Amino acid sequence: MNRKIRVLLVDDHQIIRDGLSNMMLEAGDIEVCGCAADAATALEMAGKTNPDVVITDLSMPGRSGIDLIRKMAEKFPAIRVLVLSMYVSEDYIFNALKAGAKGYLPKQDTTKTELLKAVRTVAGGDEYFSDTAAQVISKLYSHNVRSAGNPESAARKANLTSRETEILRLYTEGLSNLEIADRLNISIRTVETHKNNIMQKYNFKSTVEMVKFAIRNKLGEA
Amino acid sequence: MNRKIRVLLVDDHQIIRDGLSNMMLEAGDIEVCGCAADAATALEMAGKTNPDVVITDLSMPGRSGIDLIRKMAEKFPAIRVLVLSMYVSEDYIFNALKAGAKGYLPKQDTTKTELLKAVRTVAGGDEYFSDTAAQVISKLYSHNVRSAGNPESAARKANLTSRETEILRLYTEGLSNLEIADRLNISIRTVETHKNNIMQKYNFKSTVEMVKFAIRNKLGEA
DNA sequence: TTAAAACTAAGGGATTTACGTAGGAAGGGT
DNA sequence: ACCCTTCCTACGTAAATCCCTTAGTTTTAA
Repeated sequence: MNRKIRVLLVDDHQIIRDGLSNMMLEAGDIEVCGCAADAATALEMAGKTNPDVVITDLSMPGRSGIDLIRKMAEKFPAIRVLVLSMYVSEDYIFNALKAGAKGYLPKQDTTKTELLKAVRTVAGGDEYFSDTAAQVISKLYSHNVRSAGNPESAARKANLTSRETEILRLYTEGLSNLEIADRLNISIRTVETHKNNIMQKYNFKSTVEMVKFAIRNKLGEA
Repeated sequence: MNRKIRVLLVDDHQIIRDGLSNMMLEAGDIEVCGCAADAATALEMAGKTNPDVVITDLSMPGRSGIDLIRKMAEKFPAIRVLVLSMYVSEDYIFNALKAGAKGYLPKQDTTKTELLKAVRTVAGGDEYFSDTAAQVISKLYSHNVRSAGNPESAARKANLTSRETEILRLYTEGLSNLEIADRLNISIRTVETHKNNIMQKYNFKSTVEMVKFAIRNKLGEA
């Protein structure tokens, strides 16, 4: 009944893309909306194909996968990035997390079942980490390495100006453009402009998407 | 900086309304948008004055306070009801909770400080219960008395038809009227009408409010 | 001090929503 | 059979928002 989960696959090996693609198709509730072999293509595809989840490797030609995650989180905050990597070192996991990844799976020991479960989990808005990744993360937590603020919210809030943030919050209260304008004693045109800028910065496709983002990032009331 | 919390006071004793009103005014961040001495007036005022929180007694002339809570939750799900009652029996607390109350304070031993804290808490979307009320509630929980479904969601979902629920879910996905119409192969006019009906049933004042409601009630994604 | 970023505002047509009204089908009850 | 209610469907007009562009003013950072 529900809409299928749209997945964008990013990996520089064709055979892996095909293998993953196949798995997704078999799952039934998942749909592969695109594949990319490098970060630039991935970002382009993300804008065009509107995926729910991006599954990406970290080692790719050109810019690093971490960079891709960061850009993805900035430009398309509604998309959840799931890392499927051969690396299991603290460094990679930590950086992926900091860049905004919503899940981390090592290629070494991730089963098809687990991958599908992870896709569904992150698509549902939660995070998913393999046992090994989770261990690393908890170690990082206990060492307070992430103390300098939540990586995700930092990455996601960074681009908004204070005025934009304020206006976004008013949208989450359910106010109309005119009501916001009156509240702030500015022209409705200005409000529209600010909103437009917010929508563009994050590639939101609708007001609802924008509001959901704000709520997730605690900018407004739940 | 933030907008004041709007409170509607419901109690059949003038002196109590005045006393409470005074307390709210002193608080600075709270605003009394209206008072009512009975359930009917309270409901009318709720529709007109758009409060964030309703503070109500349970014993009132005419219909019971429990009934008021239920109606309030149905017609204005965005409004949080805080019960301030002389009763501390299981029965009253349980029924108030089942009807959709977001907080419960006994008149006997609630201080001004605690009342203000409770108002701010429920206004912020959380629940607030006095220690005595909380004890009763936990007892009820442990006895599994509330096992027959979450009272709030039951009360709040009841009025929507299946078609309306379906459409509401699509709104939470960020789809426009036209997109929903295409998805369901019906006219955009029909979608608009359904949405209108949803908005009227719950007295939503904006699409955003509707979507937030749906998310809170797990009708759509977070 | 100069360039960049942020805030403000507007034009103006295209698109989307809001809102009151209304017909037809299905189901229940008498 | 008949009425009554609920639900799903749909339209017309008025209002609001979207979208893309341009641009003046202020604030901030280099």
